Amino acid sequence: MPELPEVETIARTLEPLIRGATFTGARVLLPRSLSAGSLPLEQLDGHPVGGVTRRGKLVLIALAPRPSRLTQPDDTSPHCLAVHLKMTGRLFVHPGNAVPGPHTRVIFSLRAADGECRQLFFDDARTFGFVRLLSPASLADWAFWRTLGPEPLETPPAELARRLRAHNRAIKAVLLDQHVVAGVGNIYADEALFRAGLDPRTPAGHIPARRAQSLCRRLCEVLREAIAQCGSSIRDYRTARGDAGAFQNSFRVYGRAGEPCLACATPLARARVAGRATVYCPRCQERLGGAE
DNA sequence: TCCTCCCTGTTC
DNA sequence: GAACAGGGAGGA
Repeated sequence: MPELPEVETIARTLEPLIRGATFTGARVLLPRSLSAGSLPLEQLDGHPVGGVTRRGKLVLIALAPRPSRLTQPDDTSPHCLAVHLKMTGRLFVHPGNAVPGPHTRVIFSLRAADGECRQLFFDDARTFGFVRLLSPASLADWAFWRTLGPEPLETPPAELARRLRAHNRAIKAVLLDQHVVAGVGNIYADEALFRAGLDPRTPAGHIPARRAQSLCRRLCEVLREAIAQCGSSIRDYRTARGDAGAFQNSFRVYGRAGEPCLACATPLARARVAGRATVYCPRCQERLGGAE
């Protein structure tokens, strides 16, 4: 369940392992793991890795131009490789002779700057994730990309709050909506709402502007703390180095239904909001507006 | 605006 | 052997 802090950690740990290496091939072991809108992966060949970044929950492997081509890259040339890990996706760098595991879906071959051959494995047990090779043109055509909301850590709280309050759905549903704000998933939505003292079912439009801004600050606070701890490892998530994150030890509500609230000792309640398991403190988290 | 589906490993 | 985990697409 990589969310923003986990994907950020994966990008940061993956980059030094593959930056400067050149793609020499790709093998798709499970066809549905390659997005339907992807350029053919053969077009990767010869492109060096320029860097690894993140946008929302997407890992973006930037491609540098092929060094020895006379033709200039244009709008339809491969530009970046996007990877959505969804629930159980992982990216690991292995030696050139490593054999795929039972959940390996796509294998990228790379030649490192030192001449060594490496393989980048995209593993994904539940096969929800995907890889997608994009040109500047196909990136601009990708509806998901075009409509992705702003990065919470790079957006002023007042602007984020304005976006949240423009909807009347439950605030948790709005936080999870990637069109409103990018990168927030079930864990950090619950944690931010607890810190802000807001009931997850509160209609977003009923939250006063100041409280909505406070929520956005709490959200950024919990995201930064989680990044500092290399994310949260619940089940499958690992950094690109194979290490677990540590922020799962700092959860105040997520996964703690029935346990005492850390602030008031009231047993934490469980609900289903926006189709997602939701944990909250019925005493500390205030429900504003709307019917009971 | 909400629900269902996709998918499979893990837990009860 | 059923329930559960959940991001995003698509449909009611």
